[in-house]
Amino acid sequence: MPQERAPTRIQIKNRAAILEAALEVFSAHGFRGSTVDQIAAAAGLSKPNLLYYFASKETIYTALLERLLDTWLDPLRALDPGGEPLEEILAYVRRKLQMSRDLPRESRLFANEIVQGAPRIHAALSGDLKVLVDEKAEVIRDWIAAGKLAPVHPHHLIFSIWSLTQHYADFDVQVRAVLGDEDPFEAAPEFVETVFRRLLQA
Amino acid sequence: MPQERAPTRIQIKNRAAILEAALEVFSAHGFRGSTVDQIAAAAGLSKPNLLYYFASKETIYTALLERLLDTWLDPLRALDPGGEPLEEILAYVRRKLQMSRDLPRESRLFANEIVQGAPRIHAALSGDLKVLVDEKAEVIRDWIAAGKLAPVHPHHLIFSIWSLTQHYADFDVQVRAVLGDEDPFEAAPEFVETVFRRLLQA
DNA sequence: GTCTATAGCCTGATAGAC
DNA sequence: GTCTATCAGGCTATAGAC
Repeated sequence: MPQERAPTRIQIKNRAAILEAALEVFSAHGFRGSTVDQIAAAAGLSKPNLLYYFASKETIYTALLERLLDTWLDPLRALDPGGEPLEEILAYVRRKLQMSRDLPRESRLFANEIVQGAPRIHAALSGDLKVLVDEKAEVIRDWIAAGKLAPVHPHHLIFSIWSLTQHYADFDVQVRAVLGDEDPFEAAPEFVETVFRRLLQA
Repeated sequence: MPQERAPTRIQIKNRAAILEAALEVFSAHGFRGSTVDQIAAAAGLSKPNLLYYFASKETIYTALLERLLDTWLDPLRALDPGGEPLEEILAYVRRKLQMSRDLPRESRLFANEIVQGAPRIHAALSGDLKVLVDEKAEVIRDWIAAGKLAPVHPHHLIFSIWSLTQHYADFDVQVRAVLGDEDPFEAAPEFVETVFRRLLQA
């Protein structure tokens, strides 16, 4: 195990390379479908050398999930109770869609995990995630009560934002297979904005 | 291999039990994450006996996918060009949401497959599926041109119906973790109907 | 048709030289 | 810190008795 105190430049570089490789492999094949060999090859290391940095396949996976969860929830955290309601929601939608376009592997990593029952991240869902969502749902409820947004179920509104935007990352192959040559992200921004504008306009 | 000509009662029963067990296991763990032992146990058969009915793990999986794909697309096929536009779309949405509630394993089976790049079903996506979606998108386009629906991108409208409804099956654990005690399907029907009503009302 | 036993491969992890 | 070699366990699939 590398010393905790003073990570050398090469340690920092290798750990980063391993996590990047792990994201690439785990997001494409899920935990069980990925092999340590694949990750080592993608990181440009031998298998034992990779296991010098992370004790096990499981350790890499959970380190990756933890590291990315914060990034993943930042757009929702940024929802400002003091902002203009409809614009705040639409800005959130735009950030989420942008993440589906720019960070599709991260989206698919969580999708894989959750579709299979979230065995390694369930605590975070009913813990931090629930707290954050409940808090923002309350904000939305207040906006509706103040007549700033059309009435909708706040929690389901948030689910709908997740599903609509992440669909473009998680089901990317299907979307592209159906659209043919057309780039999904050509029409998607205007479409999703229209959905939520028409849904919420007071 | 069982004879193709005259499947006995016991053969029919065992093949059905195997496919039911395979749906249970594959939908929960994906192809790679499932073992033949698990499926055999769930079907109440020994592993070699299971492999007497299906030549390999792969064979079971593809048989299952083929068998379910038709069922899965039926709601879209039922979209009637001669019906009342908004009601046709809303009926489709309702059927899809009902399938997420009643057949969540089927939804997760496809979700697992597609998130991982659809390695075993890609041909069907850019083949039959694309043809069907293109055809129905044309119907929607006509409805919009006739002023019966508010203008939206037809393909993305279909994607949004898929994502919103299937989210409740595919991300079930997350939805329930966030909602706590509240049953997702209590508010979901009215919510999704509201989304598409406000989006499409001319 | 169904079983027990096992072949043979793949994979996660470790030993030990350098 | 990094490698080659290898072990131990789990997995798909088959052999062969009943």
